[in-house]
Amino acid sequence: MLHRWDVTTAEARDIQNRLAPLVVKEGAPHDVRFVAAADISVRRDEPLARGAVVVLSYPEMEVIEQSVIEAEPRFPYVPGLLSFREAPILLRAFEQLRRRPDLLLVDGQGYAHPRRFGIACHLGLLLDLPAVGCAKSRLCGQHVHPGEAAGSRAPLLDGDEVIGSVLRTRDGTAPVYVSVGHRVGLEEAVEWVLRCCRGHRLPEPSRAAHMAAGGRRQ
DNA sequence: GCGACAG
DNA sequence: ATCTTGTCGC
Repeated sequence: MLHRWDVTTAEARDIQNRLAPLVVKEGAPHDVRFVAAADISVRRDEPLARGAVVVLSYPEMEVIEQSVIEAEPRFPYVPGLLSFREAPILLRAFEQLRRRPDLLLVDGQGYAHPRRFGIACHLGLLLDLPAVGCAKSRLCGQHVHPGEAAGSRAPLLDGDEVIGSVLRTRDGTAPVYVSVGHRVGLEEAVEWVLRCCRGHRLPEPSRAAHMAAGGRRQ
């Protein structure tokens, strides 16, 4: 392990600043046969959260394997520090996985983060897997509205820097926020999200992980 | 000081 | 994230 998880919010930010330079912001996963997604659900009045990692075949997009685990969150939800709440649980779910995926989709930001180290970067780096961040809403950055047609996109900007892509994955629905996680370039990340969306707003692996974690429909 | 703020 | 009913549209 590169660092501890029982840290203060100040220590968590230090860790993010230290690890951010290690993220590989380019690359194209090749010979992709298995795409995984990870998600967590915490229900009100329940002490345990449920984390799930689901592996789907590509391009069939059929569930091949899933790992579900229950654990008590040890860190509060703090914007910008999501991985310190969710990653320890998701990493345990990954340990139970038989098959190592070729690509990981994460429900949250990657590079599109105040310190350029969202949960997709964190998981991708610790697991040394190609990873993509695909969030349902914005954490930071500015953008114009992407075109209305599926496939339309607008750059997510922090000043002059492009930190992600605001991507319309389906006509008539809100766009998703795609950013680099690890070892996958932004354009490739957008392409993989589109390839995994089968008529829904979110990629199939993300939907499967959300369901496996016990989350409600979108 | 004020507003914003992944899940 | 979660809580919650009905409702609109393919």
